[in-house]
Amino acid sequence: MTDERGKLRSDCPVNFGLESFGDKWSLLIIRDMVFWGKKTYGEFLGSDEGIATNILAGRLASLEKEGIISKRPHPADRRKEIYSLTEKGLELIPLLVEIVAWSGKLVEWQSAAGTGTPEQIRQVKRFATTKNKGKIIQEIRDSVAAGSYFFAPR
Amino acid sequence: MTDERGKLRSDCPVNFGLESFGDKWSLLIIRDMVFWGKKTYGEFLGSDEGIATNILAGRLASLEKEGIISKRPHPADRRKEIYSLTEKGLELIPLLVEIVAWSGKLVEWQSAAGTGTPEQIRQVKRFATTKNKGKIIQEIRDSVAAGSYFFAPR
DNA sequence: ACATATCACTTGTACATTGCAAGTAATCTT
DNA sequence: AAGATTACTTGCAATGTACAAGTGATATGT
Repeated sequence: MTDERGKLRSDCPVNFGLESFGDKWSLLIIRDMVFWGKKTYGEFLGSDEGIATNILAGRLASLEKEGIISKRPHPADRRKEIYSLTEKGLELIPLLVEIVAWSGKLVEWQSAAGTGTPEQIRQVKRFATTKNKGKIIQEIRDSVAAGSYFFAPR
Repeated sequence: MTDERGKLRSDCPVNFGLESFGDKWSLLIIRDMVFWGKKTYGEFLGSDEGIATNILAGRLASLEKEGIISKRPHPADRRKEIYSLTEKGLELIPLLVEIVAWSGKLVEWQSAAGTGTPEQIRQVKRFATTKNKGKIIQEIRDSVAAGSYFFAPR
């Protein structure tokens, strides 16, 4: 999966993207970094979807190999690594916004979305209805650069 | 995979989207419908990536169950089914455009993209550099509505 | 009309990936 | 120094994917 460079199934740009991040977990890890400001292995493990430890380690390694994320040692705790998005990874933000917007338009999602905070639900609806996604994307980029949680009350 | 409604891993809209179309093949089938005007099982089978017959049948069934595509009998040949995108499926076009744009920006893709026609490569670069994706999305929608091939020389 | 080809699948079986439980080495805390 | 925490790895069972070969319905060619 998300295999070694050099043996692509095809050179279609859609396929190229899917081979980079189109598995069950990669975009959820990126989501955690983008919207929740998560940065360490332990934080990723805590997500609602419950990723297994070996799968998480594998995905982090492959995202790093593809240049979507990078890691560096934690300055204060040498057991930890700090993962962050490269520019290539930050450029996936528009994609995440489109996925959120797509889901946000559907009644199927709306009826399942009981547990979000009001601010989260408000933002999802905003993503789904805005004319100008550029503004949203910039806000998210700023929030990531600040290392903070996107849904923080302003 | 792309499992039965009701047992979502979480109610996050990113996860919701990924559970609907986030497997290895669904978006490639949708790509074939959107950019290449493909409509039948046999046409999907012919794609460069080489999907297996049982996997294709399974994905078509699950996309249909999720309301992303629908099928109707071919009017002239009763062996065939005609698959088409529902409105919910058409709303995935912006997502495809973002994937193409992401890949199109990368030198890794550019160096692998030998086999495309000049028109295809021109469009990928356009997706990657445009300020106004809305215009592109509308053009694609029109091309799908016309049942035609998006990269046709104008 | 009959034989052959085509189409949209299904079935069987090998192979690969995923997921769970448990373990490990390094570092931190007390 | 002892125990806790962190980021992983390992082994194995369950699940999913891929290939090859079929099947039944419809179409085509003679």
